[in-house]
Amino acid sequence: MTRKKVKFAFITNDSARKATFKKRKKGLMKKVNELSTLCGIDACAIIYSPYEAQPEVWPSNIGVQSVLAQFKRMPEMEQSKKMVNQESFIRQRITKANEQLKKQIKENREKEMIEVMYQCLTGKGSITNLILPDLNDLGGLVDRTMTDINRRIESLKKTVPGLVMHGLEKRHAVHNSSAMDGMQRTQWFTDWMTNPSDHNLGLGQGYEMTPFLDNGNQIWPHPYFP
Amino acid sequence: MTRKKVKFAFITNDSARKATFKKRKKGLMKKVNELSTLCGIDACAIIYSPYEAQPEVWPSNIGVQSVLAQFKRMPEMEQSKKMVNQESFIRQRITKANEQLKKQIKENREKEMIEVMYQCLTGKGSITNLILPDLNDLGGLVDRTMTDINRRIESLKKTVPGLVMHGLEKRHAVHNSSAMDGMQRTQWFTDWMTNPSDHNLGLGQGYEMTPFLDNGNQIWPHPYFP
DNA sequence: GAGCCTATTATTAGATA
DNA sequence: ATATCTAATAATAGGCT
Repeated sequence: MTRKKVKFAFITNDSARKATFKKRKKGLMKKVNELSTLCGIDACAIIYSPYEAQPEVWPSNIGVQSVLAQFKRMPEMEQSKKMVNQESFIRQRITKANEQLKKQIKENREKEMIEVMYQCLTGKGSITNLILPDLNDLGGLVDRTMTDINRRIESLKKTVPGLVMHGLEKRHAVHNSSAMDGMQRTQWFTDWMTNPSDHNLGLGQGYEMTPFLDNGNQIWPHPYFP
Repeated sequence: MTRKKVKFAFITNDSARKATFKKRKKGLMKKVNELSTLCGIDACAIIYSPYEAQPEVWPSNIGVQSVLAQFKRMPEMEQSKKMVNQESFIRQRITKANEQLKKQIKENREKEMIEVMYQCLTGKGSITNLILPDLNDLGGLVDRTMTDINRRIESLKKTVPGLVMHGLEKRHAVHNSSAMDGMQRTQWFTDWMTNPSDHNLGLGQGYEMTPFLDNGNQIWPHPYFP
């Protein structure tokens, strides 16, 4: 059984789309019901589909009417203040995804450098093979490691006053983690790290706002796109 | 860490309620967005809360207005045809739950009887300790087991023509699984099995429609109950 | 197509920072 | 309050009947 994650795009297969619609509509209704009851708030959902002539609403005709009346009563400006539209919604999600990507890259980089450090320490690798950005990041890692070690040494000295440490005197970091080091880092990496969205993930290219089919084809205009 | 399943009732703790509201509102919006995109249908959600002066809507002011216009345009009768209200929604869920309960009881009963059967076969128990309904169900189980065994014997005879089976001739069931047996079963069990809702799970007692707090207290009228 | 199953993925309650 | 983490619950895609 191969159950791949569904692509977030209009489902092209008719029967699959209908099946998904029924399942998800049911799930959605349940969610609205739960939100309303658990948190004691007013909410309604209205769904139009080609499968039913009538719209399907929750929690009830009257409930919806009352919520709608409240909504219509507000001035236009007020109405749109808290509005979440398709674009800002997706934009938010992309921003979030980018932040997570950035974090992940940072973590991966750290792990990579730790690997390199151990390879050097065990004689399986040499820094002579490294390019500048790698040396930079490795330097930062070594600094932090050394700081940790020094902290540990001081802590041990205090905790065990009579402790004698041969060859474990406080070391000095080979690099300084000052602002200058940051400026020396090669441009490409810092660029990418600080602004990955400028490269190829931003909204600017009109990619994310374009509706796609799950078979990868792009359609325009999307039949149901608002 | 003990994470119990949340009771489906108004959350009394203010901060917990607000936290849940924010999380679930976000989740709900995502669901609406997904339903709309995946299935290519029009849907909107409107949420009023004490935390925001403005209602929060999806997918957008205009999107909602257009869906509302469609909805308002229909005659009252048409509007309510596909309406899902609080009562019918919960009623449906209870029916479903009862069906699953019934199935579960049946399964448990089967397992229990299997246990009894093995205890008897291994000499750790005796049918002399059993009451009538147990004997009835055990009889049914033995019948089915014997049928299975006979089927297996026939199958083996066909597959391995020369096979000699000592003491494995086809047996006869000690009970018959005819309609008469069913009628002999004691009344309480069949009653419970066929109509559990008549006993204590139906809507009739006004239990399910009454709003409760998650601390178990009943409140009336519920401040936000429609 | 409607329902059931279940491997997977998604959501989220509660804890913590 | 806000964010993050994770164990646990819930939703559901794809198969099957």
